[in-house]
Amino acid sequence: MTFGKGCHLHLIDGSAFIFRAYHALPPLTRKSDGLPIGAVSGFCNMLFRYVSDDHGADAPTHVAVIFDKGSHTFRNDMYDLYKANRDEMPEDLRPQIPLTRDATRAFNIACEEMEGYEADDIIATLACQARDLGGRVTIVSSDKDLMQLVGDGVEMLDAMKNRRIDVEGVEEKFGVKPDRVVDVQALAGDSVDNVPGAPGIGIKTAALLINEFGSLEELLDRAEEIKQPKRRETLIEKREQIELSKKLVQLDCNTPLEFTLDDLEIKEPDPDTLLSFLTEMEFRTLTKRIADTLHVEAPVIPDTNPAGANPAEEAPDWPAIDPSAYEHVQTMEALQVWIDRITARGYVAIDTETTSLNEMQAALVGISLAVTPGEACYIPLRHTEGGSDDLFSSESRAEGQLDPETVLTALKPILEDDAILKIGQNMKYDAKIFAQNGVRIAPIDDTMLMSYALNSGIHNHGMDTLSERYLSHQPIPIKELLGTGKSAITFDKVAIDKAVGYAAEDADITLRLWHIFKPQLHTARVTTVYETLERPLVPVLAQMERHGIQVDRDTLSRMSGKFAQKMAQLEDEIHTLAGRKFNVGSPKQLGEILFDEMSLEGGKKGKTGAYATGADVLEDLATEHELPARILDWRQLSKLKSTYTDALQDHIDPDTGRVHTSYVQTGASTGRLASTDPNLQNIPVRTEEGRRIREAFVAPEGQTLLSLDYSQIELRILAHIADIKQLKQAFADGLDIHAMTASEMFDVPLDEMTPEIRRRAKAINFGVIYGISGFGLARQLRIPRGDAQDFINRYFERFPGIKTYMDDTVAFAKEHGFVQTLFGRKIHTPEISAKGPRAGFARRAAINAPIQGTAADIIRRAMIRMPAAIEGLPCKMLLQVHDELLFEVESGAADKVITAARDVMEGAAKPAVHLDVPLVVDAGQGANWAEAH
DNA sequence: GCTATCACG
DNA sequence: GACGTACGTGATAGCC
Repeated sequence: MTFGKGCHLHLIDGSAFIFRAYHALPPLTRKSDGLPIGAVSGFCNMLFRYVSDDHGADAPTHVAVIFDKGSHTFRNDMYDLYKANRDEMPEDLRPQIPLTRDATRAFNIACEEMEGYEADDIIATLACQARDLGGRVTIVSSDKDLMQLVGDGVEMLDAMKNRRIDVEGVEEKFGVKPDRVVDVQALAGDSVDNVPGAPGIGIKTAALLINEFGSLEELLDRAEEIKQPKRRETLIEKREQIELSKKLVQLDCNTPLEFTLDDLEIKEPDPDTLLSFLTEMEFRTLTKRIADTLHVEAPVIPDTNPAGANPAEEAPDWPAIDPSAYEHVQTMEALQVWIDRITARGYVAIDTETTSLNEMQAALVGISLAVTPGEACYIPLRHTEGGSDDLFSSESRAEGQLDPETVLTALKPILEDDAILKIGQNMKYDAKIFAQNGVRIAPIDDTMLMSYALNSGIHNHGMDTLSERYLSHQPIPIKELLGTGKSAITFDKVAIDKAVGYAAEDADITLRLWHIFKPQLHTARVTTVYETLERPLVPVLAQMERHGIQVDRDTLSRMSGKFAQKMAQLEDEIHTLAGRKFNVGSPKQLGEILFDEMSLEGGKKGKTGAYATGADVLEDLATEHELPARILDWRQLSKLKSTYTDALQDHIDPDTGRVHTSYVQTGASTGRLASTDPNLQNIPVRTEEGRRIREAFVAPEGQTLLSLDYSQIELRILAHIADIKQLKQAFADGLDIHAMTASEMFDVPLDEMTPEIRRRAKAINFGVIYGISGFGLARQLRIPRGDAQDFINRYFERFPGIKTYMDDTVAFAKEHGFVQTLFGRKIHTPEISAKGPRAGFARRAAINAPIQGTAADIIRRAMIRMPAAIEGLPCKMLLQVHDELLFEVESGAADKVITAARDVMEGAAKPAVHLDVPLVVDAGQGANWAEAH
């Protein structure tokens, strides 16, 4: 087939694949001889995924992987500093480079490189040729240097985000059409490639200039016309450097290639060649997977090092995951066989299927079990059939099911047996379902929590993520069974034969993950974190969620009514002020009114091209005009109504009359909990109007709500970790910490302290916890940036331990790839050595994580100990809000509970950690949350 | 499904 | 006048 119209060439940027694979994976080595092969393994996985992906209308007819060769190219002859600031290639990556070529050839994909040219030039040449012949081109890369090629049938594909980049995408990035991208790059330069560009000009400014003058050449010729003196001088003086920069970024479409497009036609891989390469690399999982895909038998890879288990090694030698191999249990005899196997084994992976994600509403539909990888079963209990779409047709119980009560009675002894470990993924869910069926499941292990203890900050911990990452297997998507949107069905309507494969697969996957994670907990030294901070929290949270909190619907409904009235009034005022009607809730329309129609100052467009109309912007405008102030009022009411007084009513459970939130234990990388459906950790409190929403959270008749919260816990932890003498003393003396800071910084005696000075010190105290910057503090305090920087400098002078802590923490993160809390929780910081603005984010997150995380660990310890501490008292723990615990108690016992709970909370760090500062807990009580807080 | 906005600690 | 910037979350509305 000759390349031409109708053909579609895919060009894969090989180096990008390699580096992504290298950084995404732990340093795997080949078992037999220790050869580093992590990057090759990742590369093969990515390549395999890419070729087996259904690209739909963008499917390739021709494909090639393009690599860089050598480090000296014709660009170095023009400019010897080109790419001079690149880091050396990591030691363990270098030997893997030739193997990635072998891998590409093993997949029977064309693999091209050329001495003296960069991969980008080969890509450019091929793209030009293909385009000139009327074909389409997809460049698989997100490298901005390649964006100049886009257009005329050439597009890019960011394989990571699975996003295609077309002409518009390029314009978004560079502010100009692709054919002017090199002009912009020539001006802006590139610190990564060490392209000098024009000093002081970045992409934004460059795009502005190029769009004004049409081209770089025109701009340089007419540089005298530029108004800004500095910019004008730069362009005149640095002309040569800019022209050189353009040559450096301009890709060469005339690379002398020794092959033609026709050589790149897609070919099927030869199973023998491919499998022998994979076998040689000892990729057990991938070999099996690819053998399956090619419908040939997988070669056996000898286990050459059975004793010295390599924890980072790939999945062990298990049978492939095969949903059709699982057992459908439909007799008591068959169930008994499973019960016997479980009892003999001492552990079982378990998963429940239900009618709803909301555990309070969910009915148990079936149970799956696994004891050995590859062997799992599903016990359907409440599947229905018939029914269809007709409202009146009757649904009946499906065939092939055991009686739910009988099965639960048979399984209960196992589920509650202290000697049998129950393994699940997100066991809190299953524990709640079983609790509803009168079963108290224990003891447990939870693969989601293991993953969280091991890898917080690296990836999320859902089953799909874990399965793909650690088993290279994509589980059956639930939507294949249930459908999506309005037509989605519940699990009880799924045909049993389909349900078996899906449900048992989950148990199988969970069991495999458990086998992988269990030894890793020890080698990563997070067993204690998992066993003392994660696992024991599961039953505590399950209890709190099941109990819920009473919310008064009438109170909310009355508030909604009032808010609606006020909003209508405000809307009229706003329309009058604006001179026309518009949707007040649309930031886009509002921006146009404020900045285009009314021509107010300070309109700034964001990356989407819309004006920013956030509260900070509107507050600044409010001094000039009344409209922004009314908008702010309206927004506040709208938020309160839609998110709280309206939505909360929908969350009141019809059976219990209470609101049952769900805590996500693995939601926040720092160890904090997250609360969803509804989020009860962001109920308003800062404004008077908002705070009244808390009046709807009430105690039942004869009971009282108690709120206990840690006072300044993060600052106390900072004082301890950074070892700040003055702060520790102030906490020991029970002083006003912000006033103390202010006094120390601004040399004002405590008795002469003004609220303004104290306010500034408070902002700095919080800023420090967040990894302060002059810019951030300036914005917070609305003071000039220089002044803010002066404050910070003075703070560091007075409390030198803070600076040391920050520097040490960042250095630790750079060395180890994670930071730690006082209790050993690891928070990984994969971006810490990134380039550009991301580095700043990662740096601040690394500084904040040990502080926020230690506070999170402390309140978790308190929560875990709380049930025993309040046992026998007529009281329930209801909610956690990061540094606050909310209880419901029979009114007479309130003081007793406060004493008991406060003891637990104030002593929660001990005995594992002895803090140099006291932990202090404030308590309040009342008929509702507003009063208690 | 993404973005802007805003609620909390 | 290079860039973008305080940390961690979740829910809602508008808009494509």
